[in-house]
Amino acid sequence: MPARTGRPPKISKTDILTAAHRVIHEEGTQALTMRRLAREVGTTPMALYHHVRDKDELLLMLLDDYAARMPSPEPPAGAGPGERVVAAAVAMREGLMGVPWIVEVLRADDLMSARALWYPEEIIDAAVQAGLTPEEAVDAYRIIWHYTAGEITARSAAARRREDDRPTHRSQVFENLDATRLPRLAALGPRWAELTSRDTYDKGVRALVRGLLPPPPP
Amino acid sequence: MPARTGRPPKISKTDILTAAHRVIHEEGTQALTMRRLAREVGTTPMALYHHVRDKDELLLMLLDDYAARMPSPEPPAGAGPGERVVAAAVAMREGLMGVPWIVEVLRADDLMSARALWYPEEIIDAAVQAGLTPEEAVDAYRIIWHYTAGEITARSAAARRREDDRPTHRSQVFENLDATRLPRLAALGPRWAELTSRDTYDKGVRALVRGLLPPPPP
DNA sequence: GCGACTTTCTATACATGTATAGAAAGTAAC
DNA sequence: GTTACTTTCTATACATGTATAGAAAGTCGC
Repeated sequence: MPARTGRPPKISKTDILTAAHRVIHEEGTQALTMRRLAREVGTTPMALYHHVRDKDELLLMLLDDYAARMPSPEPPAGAGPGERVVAAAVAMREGLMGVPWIVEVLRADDLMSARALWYPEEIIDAAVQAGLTPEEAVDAYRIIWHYTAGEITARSAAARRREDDRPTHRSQVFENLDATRLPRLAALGPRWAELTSRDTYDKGVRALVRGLLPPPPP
Repeated sequence: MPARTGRPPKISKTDILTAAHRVIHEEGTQALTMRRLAREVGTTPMALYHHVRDKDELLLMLLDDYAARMPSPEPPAGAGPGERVVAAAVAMREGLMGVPWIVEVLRADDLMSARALWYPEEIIDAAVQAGLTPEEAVDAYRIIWHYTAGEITARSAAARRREDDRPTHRSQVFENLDATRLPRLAALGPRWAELTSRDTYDKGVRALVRGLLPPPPP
């Protein structure tokens, strides 16, 4: 490995990531701006862009670090493939929910970070074990992933909406329901808010597993 | 209705929405900035903020207009409840995919616009018809919605990634796969890109319907 | 040591969403 | 009319991500 040419770097990708972690940990995710980060590592904002393509990629790398610490629990002993898929999906979602800025990243890529590949691996493996072809297993994983990403996004949007208590556009909609054209929704009416605040993630994954995997032998 | 007090408005919400539609139609979604919009209706940017809380709300209202034109196809004649759910979900997704800036809005709310309420109504009604309680039917709708939102987001992220052909972070990940810890993924290897470009939305909805609704009578 | 080349860093600039302060233009009370 | 009040609009300012141009600081061939 010969010495590199060019002006020697003052900062490294690692410096940036370390500082980013520190800022987020101490002051929360909204404090993480490129300018702030630059100050933190003692350089100018644009210097960061030689180590990182853009802020999205930075967040992706941060996610990677977080993912390395995400648990990869053993599947419950003696569980069938279906239960393994459910367990992996639930763990994956739980891990991601702990990352506060996850929503910005979910838009950026449809597969997770390198160090979280344990989850797809486990899901795909269990699906194959259940009798799917590898191709079908990949489909199954992607479907579960889309569901998971959508659920997390919606959940965090709902949380933000609760913070600033804007009259939620939605409540207005539900005031003026035309009971003739939309009888079901009108009947639900005021209960909608309560009903849609329930956590139905598990229910959804289980439904997907039931619908995607062949039924287990009796 | 007495005359209103205060300085009389120069512009109306309708003016704004009309101009916004025109800009998007003629120059695409990235041309729609608050400054541009202000120029278009002949006022200053900040004046818009008296008619619209922020850009997100503006997009939400735009979506509402689009949604009014989204088709609400008759369910296939003689179809069971399951088929009705699938048909509605597919139509909903198709309608939303036609809205180019849909991704910005999907983060903002977890129920769709007022004039697209036909879709949840149809899905919930079919689910009740299939034998679910109203509460379960709402759960089912929300689960389908999360899946749909996640799928659309991922799809549009993938499309953007193809435009600028950045080496996708993902491809790098798949180069350095540890075949011992991640045998399934390693085996898939180069086929991953091809496999994950397939459209599996239908498959997913059908699986959800199978998993959520009671089996139809034979 | 010197010029070419490469990599990293700095300075400056721009577009964007939006906060804030206050001016403008009307109605209502007297 | 004058004053108070309300609504809408204008001017200005700021933080943010990032583009662009070029300066700085090294290595390499000679």
